[in-house]
This record gives sequence, C-alpha cells and structure tokens, in this order.
Amino acid sequence: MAKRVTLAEVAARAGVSPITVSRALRRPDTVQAETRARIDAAVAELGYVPDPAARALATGRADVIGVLIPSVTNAVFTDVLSGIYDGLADSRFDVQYAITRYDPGTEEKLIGVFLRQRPAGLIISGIDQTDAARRLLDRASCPVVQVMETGPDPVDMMVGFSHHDAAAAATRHLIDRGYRRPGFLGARMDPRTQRRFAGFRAEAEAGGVFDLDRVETTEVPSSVGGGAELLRALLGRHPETDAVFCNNDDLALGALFEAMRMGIPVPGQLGICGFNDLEMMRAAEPSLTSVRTNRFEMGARAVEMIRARLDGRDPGPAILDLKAEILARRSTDGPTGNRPVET
Amino acid sequence: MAKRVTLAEVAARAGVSPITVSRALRRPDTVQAETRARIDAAVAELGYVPDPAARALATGRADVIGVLIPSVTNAVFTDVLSGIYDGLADSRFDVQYAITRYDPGTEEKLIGVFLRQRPAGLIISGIDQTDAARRLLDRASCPVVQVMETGPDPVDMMVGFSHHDAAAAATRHLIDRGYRRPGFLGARMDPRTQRRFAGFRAEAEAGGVFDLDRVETTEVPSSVGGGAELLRALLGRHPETDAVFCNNDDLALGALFEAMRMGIPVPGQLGICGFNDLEMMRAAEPSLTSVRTNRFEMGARAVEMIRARLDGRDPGPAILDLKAEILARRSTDGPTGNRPVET
DNA sequence: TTGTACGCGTTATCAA
DNA sequence: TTGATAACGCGTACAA
Repeated sequence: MAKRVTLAEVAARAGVSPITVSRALRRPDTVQAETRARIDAAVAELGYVPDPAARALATGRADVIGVLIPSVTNAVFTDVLSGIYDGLADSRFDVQYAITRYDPGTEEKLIGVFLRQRPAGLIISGIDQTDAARRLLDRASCPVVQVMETGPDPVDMMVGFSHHDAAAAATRHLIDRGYRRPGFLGARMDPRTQRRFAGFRAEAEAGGVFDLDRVETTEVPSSVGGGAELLRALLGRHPETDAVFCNNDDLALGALFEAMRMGIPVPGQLGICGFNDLEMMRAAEPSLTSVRTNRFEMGARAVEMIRARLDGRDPGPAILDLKAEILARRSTDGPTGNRPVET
Repeated sequence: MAKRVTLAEVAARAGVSPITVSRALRRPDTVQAETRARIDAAVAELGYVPDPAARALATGRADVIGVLIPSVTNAVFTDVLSGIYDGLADSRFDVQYAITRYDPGTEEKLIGVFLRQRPAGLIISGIDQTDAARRLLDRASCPVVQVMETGPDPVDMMVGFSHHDAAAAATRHLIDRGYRRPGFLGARMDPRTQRRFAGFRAEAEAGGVFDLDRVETTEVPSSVGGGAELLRALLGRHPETDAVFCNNDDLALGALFEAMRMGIPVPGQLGICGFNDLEMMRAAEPSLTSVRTNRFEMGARAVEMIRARLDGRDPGPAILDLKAEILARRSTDGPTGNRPVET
C-alpha cells in the first residue's frame, strides 16, 4: 500500500518549510523561481499529491463542483455531464455528482449532503425543487446554476431553454408542414415533460388542431419500445392522427418502427417529431425531425459561469437562454410527402 | 450560509464529551442507551451531519468507492454505473467517478488521484491498464474490481465476460443461420473492440467464411451515422457480403437504416447482429439480434464484492464471469428469411 | 520571499 | 461505559 507522501517530506527534501511548498503548488508566482524549481523536483521525485481531505478541512471548502441529475442512463443528462467535464478539464476542481431518480425529496436530501461539504459550486437540473430545497440553495455560500431549463425565478444562475416554447415551435412546425390532426406521445410525465405538453397544447389550440383525445401518455420512463406501444395505442383509438409530437427521441424512434410494422408511410401518412436531437435522429430512415437542445453547451456554460464567479470575473446574464432549434428532417415532410427539406 | 454544526456542539448540548458522540454515531451499541438517547436528540435538534473531510483526515481513509470509466456518453458504461449506484444505496459509501476518455495515460493518472484519497474500493473498466497503473493497483490498500471484461490475470477481483468468446458466439450464430459471407463493422477499435474482432475472426476462420477484405473499421467513436457509413463502404467494395457483425448496437442500428436506404432486405439479403443489446434492439423493425451483456449486474456485483471484502465476508470467486448471451431476433433470421425465431 | 503558530472536525489510543 | 490527549495534513494569519 502506497505510503503517503506529505508536504513535510517534500519540504525536507527541498530544504524549505512546508508552507513554502504549499505556496509553490498553489501560487507558483509567489515563490522564487529557484526555490520553486527545487520544490518541483522534490514533488516529482517523491510523487507527492495533495490530500484533498486535509485541504478541505483546513480551508473549510472543497474544490468540488456538485452536480445533481435525475438519471445517469438518460443520454440527455450525460451529455450535460460531458460538457461539465470538458469545462472543468485543466482546473483544480473535481466533479461530484449524485442521482435524484427524478424524486424531489431525494434531490432535497442530496442538496444538503453536498452543501455540507462546502462545494465550490453546484449544478442542478431543472427548476422543480421543493420549497425546502429552494431555501437551502438560497442560503448556499457557493454559486448555483440550474441547467436544462429556464424559468422566471433563478436561485442564482440558469442556463437552459424554455421547454414550453420549444415544444410549441415543434408543434408549429408540424402545422406548417400541413399536418392537421397531430397527437402527443409522452412518457414519465414529470414536470418538465408537462411543460412540453403545455407548449404542444397551446400551439395546437392556437392552430385549431388540438384534440385532448389524441394525447397518449404513460408514467413509466421513456424507451423505444414504449414509443412503439404509445403509437399503437393512439392509432388504435384515433387512426385519423396524421402526426405525433414525441416527448423525446426514444419515443420518436419507437413510433417510427411501429409505423413501419403497421405499414404506415412516414411522413406521408404520419409525421413524426422527436425532442432532443440525439445523434441517431439524423441517421434514421427516414431521417427524424427533432428539437436540438444544446446539452453539451449547457454543461460547459454552467461551469464557465461558476468559474467566472469564483474568479471574480463577470459570469454574464443570470439567465442564459440557449434557444432550442427545430431540425426539420424528412419525417415531417408533410402529408403529401413531397416537400423539400434541409438535411 | 449554513453554519457548520460540530461534534463539540452536539456534545455540549448532550452533556457528554465529543468522543462519546462520535462513538454513539458510529457504534451505537458501545454507549449506554440513555446517553445515546440524549445524543440522538441533540443531533436531531442541531441538525448535525459529520464532516466527511475531517473524518477522512482522522481515519486515513474515505468512505468512497472510486469508479473509472472511459466515457459518460456511452450507454454501456452508464448502465454499469447505474448498477453500482443501486448496490451502494443504503450504504455509507459515496461513489466518485472519473472519466479516462479511453486513454490509458489518463487512467493511470486518475488511479493515482483516487488512491491518494484512500478510497474504500476501486472499480475500473477493463483489463488494459498500463504497467505503471497496474503497479499502483497492485499496491492499493483497498479492494479493486475490474469490470466489463474477464481475463487471466486480475489485479484483485473481476466481473465481466470474454469479449472474444461473445463475439465468436455471435459469429457462430450468423454462420448457423446460413450466412456465408459475413463482414465486420467496427469503430474506435480500442483493445476491447480488437478482442471482439479477434473472436469474430477466429470463429469465421473456423467456419471457413472469413475474408479480411470484408472488415470495415474506423478509429472514430461509434455512432448510428457511423454504422451507416461503414455499411455503405463495405457493400461498395463487397456487395456479396450477406451479414455484418457490428462492434456495437449503434453501428447495427445505423447499418439497418442504411440497408433500408439502399433497398436491401434485412435479414433476407443482409443479416445484422449488434453487441450489448441496448433496449432499442428489441423494438426495432425488424428486431435486431444482439449480444446481451449484463452491464447493470456487473456494477451491482462489483459493489457487492467490495462490500463483502470490507465486511470480512466471502466475496466469492475472484473472477466472476457473467456470460454474455446471444439474443437472436429477426435481423438474423437467415438469408432465406423464413427461419422462425424467439422474440 | 519565507517561516512560525495555530486551528480545521474528527478519530485512535490509552487511561479512568 | 466514558473521557483526555494527541494526532491526521494542510492552509490562514501574522511575523520576520
């Protein structure tokens, strides 16, 4: 087992006091070049690495960015994580993440756990925190960024987009392409999904094409297989449905496969629009329309906002809206199936 | 900002010494019931939560399970993570993970970082560590589990399967179904992928159907779009190819879509087999054959092995082989396309 | 530019 | 069963 190399040993080796080594490591410019060289050499020879626990105890804060996400198995959140990782490369910060399983109570508890470590920053998904969680966050002594969604009342900073508006735009797109009997496919139906539905509903009503009966949802998490089932159920009840706006891309892919099984031409007889624009959407046959949400960038920006704040730089606007964007593909070419579209 | 409640404050409140509080929390049976009651009350009233940094410093070890995976955006690893999380629920351990980006050098460095925290256990992906990393792990003072793959020489414990054998079995399946000119589609081509290729090659050669020219690979990470491109390239050179064994499911899905675009019937003119059995494989049209790798269970078992070791229980065999299993679906029904198959 | 004294919150060790 | 003392490794505040 690796014997622990301490500051003191490095100091002895370099012929200086421990505190000088400490300084040389954290703020190299505050120690003489020659001294620093000796110290660096000693560090290298001994393989010294600082003990994060000791450091946290001495400073009263941890060089940790806490990240709270609902799930690790959902590509949407891992893309955000990926952006966070990228933004933190070459920094002194570690990422520490925890999973809420879409449960506000769990989230509340985990916020407490994180704050107890005095993290350098906190990144949290969405805007649906409990009141207690909200109070905890309000009193947090570190920057807090809510990601994935924007809303009127940020805890501190926010980077995301309006799910309502994005869904409305997608619905508008369906209508523009000539679909007149659009349905909605939804899974899990957490608050964020509900807001997407609200966007769909608002826009469909505005276009005079809304029918509550063409809404097919389930409480279970989304999946490709689930998308297939939802479409089958919806068409069973309402065969006249001529397009579906799907909660997310997994459902959309499943809907596409089910349409194939049922012999329903896409987009001619059925238009399909997903949400999130996972990589596969572009590669599908027919290619699938979706709503691009800049997940990687959200993570990267969240980190940048935190780092700016910590460094005393300007973090920019408290609410950063990374507009979602419709990527129109063949699956929504329109009921006639002959409309040209960008790839 | 939340003022920190310390052991000393709880002790004062309960009218005992700090160490007694510490004991009451960690080993309740070693303090008198009545004392314990007073302490518990004080803890609750003050909302005391132990400081993990102080604890780590004092004990010389952290209640952390370190996890090293190549990527967060690959569903394969997040499923393992999910299993780990599950196995650690209701334990005192935290998960801490780091991303190697498929780079052995990064992995080596991160192992050092983790070990410095004296974690309670370490879970690491695969068997392709550098020599230096290997030495670090050999001297580690905590249980180490290599997941995702089995091999002859575990650092400590292992839970996974043979990628070579799994690929060979998949290839055997293609041959058994009557395909005689199988090709291989591969992306990233890291060592683990190479071993899958080796399994494909060995079995194809044994069956007298191997042709190195029907191998299409790329160094870029796999994706659905990439699978489409690889298939197109392969068929461009070798239109006689009658089946493809794909590196993973993303490629297989892409191959399916590309076959559709090219008007090639699956499975009649082209058989497709993936690897990992992501959820979508089952829902595709036609349903896609794949190799089920028990990723969630790998994570859960790895955790269980570590916990057993820490608790002084028997962790079971050092090398746990969670056999991969072929899930035959319609995409490999055979060149004639009329072979019945389980769903 | 470098060093000294002390404390961060907890637990190990030993004593009562 | 409980308590006093002394670390754990590092950083802050101040002094030199």
